[in-house]
Amino acid sequence: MAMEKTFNASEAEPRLTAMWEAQNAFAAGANRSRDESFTIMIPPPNVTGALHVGHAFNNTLQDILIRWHRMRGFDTLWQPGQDHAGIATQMQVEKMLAATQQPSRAELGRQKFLEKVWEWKGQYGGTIVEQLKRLGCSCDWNRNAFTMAGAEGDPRVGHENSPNFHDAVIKVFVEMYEQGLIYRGKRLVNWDPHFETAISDLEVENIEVAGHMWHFKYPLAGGATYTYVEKDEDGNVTLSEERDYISIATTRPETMLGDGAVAVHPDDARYAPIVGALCEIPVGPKEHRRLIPIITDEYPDMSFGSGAVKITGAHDFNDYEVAKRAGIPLYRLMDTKGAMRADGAPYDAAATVALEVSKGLKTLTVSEADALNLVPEELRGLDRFEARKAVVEQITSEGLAVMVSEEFNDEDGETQTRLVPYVENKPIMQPFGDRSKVVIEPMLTDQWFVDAEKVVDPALEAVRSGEIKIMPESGEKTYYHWLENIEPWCISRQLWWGHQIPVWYDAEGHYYCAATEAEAIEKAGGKPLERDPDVLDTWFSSGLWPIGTLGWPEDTDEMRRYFPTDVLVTGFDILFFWVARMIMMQKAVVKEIPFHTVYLHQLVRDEKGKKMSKTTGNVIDPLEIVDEFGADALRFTNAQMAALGGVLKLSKQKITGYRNFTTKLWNAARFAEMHEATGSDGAVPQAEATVNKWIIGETAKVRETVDAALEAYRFNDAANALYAFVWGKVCDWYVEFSKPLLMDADAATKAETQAVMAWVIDQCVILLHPIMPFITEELWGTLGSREKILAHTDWPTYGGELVDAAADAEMNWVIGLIEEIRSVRAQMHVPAGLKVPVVVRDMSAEAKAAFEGNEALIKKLARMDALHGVTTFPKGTAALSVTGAAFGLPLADVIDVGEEKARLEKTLGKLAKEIGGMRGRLSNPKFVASAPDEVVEETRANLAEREEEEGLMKAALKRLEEI
RNA sequence: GGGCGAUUAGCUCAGUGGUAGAGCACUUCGUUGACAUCGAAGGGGUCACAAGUUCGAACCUUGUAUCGCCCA
Repeated sequence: MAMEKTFNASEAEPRLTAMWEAQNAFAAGANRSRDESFTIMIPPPNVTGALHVGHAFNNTLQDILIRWHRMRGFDTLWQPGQDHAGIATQMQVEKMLAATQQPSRAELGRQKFLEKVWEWKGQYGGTIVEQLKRLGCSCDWNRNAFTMAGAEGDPRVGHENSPNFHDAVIKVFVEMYEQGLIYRGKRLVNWDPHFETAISDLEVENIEVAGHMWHFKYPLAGGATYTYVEKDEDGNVTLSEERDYISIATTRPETMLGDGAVAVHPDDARYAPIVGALCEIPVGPKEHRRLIPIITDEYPDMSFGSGAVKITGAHDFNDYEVAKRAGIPLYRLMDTKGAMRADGAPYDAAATVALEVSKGLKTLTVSEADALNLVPEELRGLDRFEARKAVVEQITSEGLAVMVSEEFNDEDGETQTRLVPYVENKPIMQPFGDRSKVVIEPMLTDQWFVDAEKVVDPALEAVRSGEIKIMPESGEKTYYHWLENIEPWCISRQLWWGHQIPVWYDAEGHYYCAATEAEAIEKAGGKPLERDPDVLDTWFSSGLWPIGTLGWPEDTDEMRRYFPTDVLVTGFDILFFWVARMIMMQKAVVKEIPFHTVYLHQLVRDEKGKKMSKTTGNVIDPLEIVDEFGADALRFTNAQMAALGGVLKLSKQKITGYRNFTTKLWNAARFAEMHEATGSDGAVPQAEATVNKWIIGETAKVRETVDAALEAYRFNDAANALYAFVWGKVCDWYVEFSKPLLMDADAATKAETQAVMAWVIDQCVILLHPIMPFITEELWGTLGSREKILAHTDWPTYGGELVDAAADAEMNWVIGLIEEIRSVRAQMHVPAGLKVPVVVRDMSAEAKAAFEGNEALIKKLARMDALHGVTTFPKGTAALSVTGAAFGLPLADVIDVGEEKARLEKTLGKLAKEIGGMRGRLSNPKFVASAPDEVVEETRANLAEREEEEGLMKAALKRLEEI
C-alpha cells in the first residue's frame, strides 16, 4: 500500500499510544539488557494542573533521556505522579463549591470538605496524566504515585502504587522531631490573610508598588526638649533647633499601635541627647497614650528618613530582630484575616500594662505580650488598610504630622505657600502571597519549623564535592548562596488539605509527637489528647518524592534498584522550593543523595520573551499545538530550544518549521518505500559505491554526535545535528544521488543502494525516536516487519570505524563541483531545464577518478551533458572554482561578459581575503613556532587549495578581458 | 543595595582560543519521476564598547554601557 504524502499525526498518535500501552512498553525495566539502572522522578505536577508549555518542555526532555536509555538497554524507570498541592487544590475545590452552589468549606467542616477534595481529585486528578500521554511521555503509568496517597480519606481509587507516601511523610516528621530537627515556636512568619495560613519565605513575592512614606512626630514624655542639630559633611551646623519630639518615617502607620520602641543608630549624634528617654506614640486615646523607650541599634540607617525607626517587633522582620536584641515586647495587632484585633481586654487596661513595661516596672513573656490587644476600641475589627487611613487622619488632625511647605496657586492665580503633611510618594517593596496575591502580613504565631541550619551542611557538601552536579553551573552558585544563608523553614499550614501534623496536645498544652494517636496517648500517659489541626507544607512531602514513590520506608526491590535516581529535570524557579529541600531531606533521612544530576531550565516564554499569561493573552496551549502540528513537532521544537541555561522562546513559526521537518522525513521514507529500499535488518550494509560508503560514514558521525550531545544534556545539539543530517545530508544529497543508482544502474549497485538506503532511513528513524516518538514508531512499523517495536529497538553503537576518509573526500569534491556548476548556471542565467556541456583541462588523476566514479550523479544533479577534455577553453567559458582540475562552462552564446567579470572579481575578492589571512599567519615565525603542528599543516593545505582556485579565477578573468 | 546572567545577520538564537554559523524572514529562478509543509541560487555581521593577555580573541582578563532574572 502506497504511503500517504504526509504523516497523519492526529490519527496515528492515539493509535500508537494505545499500542504502547497494550504492550506495557514503558514498564520499569522494559527492554532491559544490562544491569545499570536509569531513573527519573517526574517533577509531580499539581493534581489541579493542566498541561502548559512548561510541562510540555520539561517532560519532553525527560522523555528523550528515558527513551534513549531504554533503547540502550538500561533498566529504566520514569516514575510519574502528582502533587496534592495544598493551597492550590483547596482553593480550586472551594471555587468549585461556590460555583455549584454547594455549602462552603466552613459550612461543610473539615471532614466533609476533605471528602469533597478527595472526590474532586478522583474526578480531575488524572487529567494531566492523559495530557502527558498525548505528548508521548513514556512514564511507567502503572506506577502513578500521589503525594497524599494513603492519607486519611484516600479512597484509593485509581492505581497509586505508593500507599505508603503518607506513612513515609509522617515517619520522617516524627524522626526529624525526635532528632531535634523540627521544632515548634512562636516566631514571626509570613501570614497570608486570604488563606489565613502561614506560608514560607519562598511563597512570598516581593513586588514594587507605589506607596507612601509618612513622617510623624513622637513627642517626648513630659514635654521634655532637646537641641536637635544637623551638620553637613564638613561638620558645619546647618540646622539647630529646640525640639520636643523625635521624627519618625513609616510606610505602615497602622502598625504604630504595636510599637515597642524607637531605635536610632548608636553613632547618630542628633539623637544622642535623648537616648534612653521615653517618647509617646501619637495615636490612640489621649488619656492612655503609650510611652516607649528610645534605644540604640545598628539597624537604623542614619542617612535614611530621619534616621529614627519605630520598632514593631510583631509586624516587621527587621524590627523583630531589633526587638529580640533589645528585649522589646512584641505586640500583635491583627487577626488571621489581617483585620485589627477585637479580642482581649479593653484598650485602657492593655495600655496600662504596656506602659508599665516601657517604664521597666514589668516584664512580659512572649505569650503574655501576644495576649495584649493594644488596638484602641474605635479601630478594633477594622481592616488593616482602613486602620491605616484612620491613624493617619488622627495624627494629622492633632498636628503631629511633620509639615513641609508647598507652593500652590490661589484663586487669583498667585503663587502662595502653605504647610502640608510631609508624605513622600515612593515605590516600596511589598510582599504578596504567590497564590492569593494579597499583601502578606508578618505575623507572630505558633508554627512548626525545620531547623534548616542543622540539615543544610550535607546538602551543601553534596554539591560542593561534585557528588551532585547542577546544570547549568550557574545554578550551583545560586544554590550555595541560598543554602549558606538559610532561614528556618516554616512547615505548618493552617489548611485542611494536606498531611495533618502528627502531634497531639493535652489540656495543659503539652504536646506529643508520634506516628499514631494511640502512640501519642501512650506517651501522654493515657491523657485525652487533641491533634494539631495544621497540615504540612506541600513541599515537605514533595521533598520526599524520590524515596516515597519507591516504597520507602519499606525495604523494597524498587528502592534497591532505582535509588539514588539519576537525573532531575526541573525549572530554575523551584531550585529552592524543591531541589534543595529534596537534597536536604534525602540526606537527613536516608543519608544518600536523591540524584546525581540536576538539569535546570528557564521558564518557557512567548516568541518575544514575555511570560505567558492569561491577562496578556499570549498563552500557547500545548494541546492545541499537538492538535494542529502533532506532538513530534512540539517535542522537536522543545529539544531544539533546550540550550543549557538558554532563554526559552516558543513560537508557532518555529513549531511549523519542525512540523515541516517531520513531513520531510516522512517523504524520504516514502521515496525509499517506492523503490523497495526499506526494512533493513539492522546490520551495517557492505558498500562498494562511494556514495553509499559516504552516507554510511555520515550516519556513523551523526550517531556519535547525538550520543555525545545527549550525554552532555545538550538537547539542542542533538536535535540540530539530526535535523542537519536528515535534511541536509540524507534528503538533499543522498536521496538525490541514489536516484540514478536505483533507476539506471546495474542490478548489483541497485541492490546495494536499496540495502544502504533502507539502513540509512532506519537509522534516521531510530536516532530520532527519543525526540519524535510517534512518527518514527509509525515509520518503523510501516517500513518493515520487525521483531520489536521501535521504542524497544536497540540503539546503535557504530562509530568512526564506518567513516571512509577517501569516500568522504571524494563525495565532498563531487558536491563542491555540483554546487559550483549550479551556482555559475544560476548567475549566468542558464535556463534551469537546459542541459549544458562542461569543458575541462589539466585534470589530476584523483579528479578524473572522482568524476568518472560519480559521473551519472554529477550529470543529473548539475544538469550537464557531456564532459569535453580540452587544452584551451573556448571563448566565453565561465570558469569553475574547484580544485583538482580547471572546469569551465562554455557559454559563448549566453554569457554576459560584464556579469561574468563581476562574478569572478567577487570570488577573487573573497579568496584574496582568505589567502591574505593565511599568508599573514604563516609568514609570522611566532605562529609557526607556537601554534600546534596540525593547525599549521591545515593552514598550509588550505592556503595551497585557495591559491590554486585563485590561479584559475585569475586566468579566467584575463581571458575574459581579451574578449 | 547584593548575587547571577545576557549583548553575534532584519528576527530568534547556536558557537569554551585557529577560515563567523543555523532556522526563519528577504531577493531571483524552478510543474526534473519523495516532498510546494518543496527544490536551486543569492544578499545580509566592526560578534555592545574600551583596554589587556596571546603567534592568534566572538571565546580568556579588567573596566564601561544597556537589558534581563533572583534576593534584600
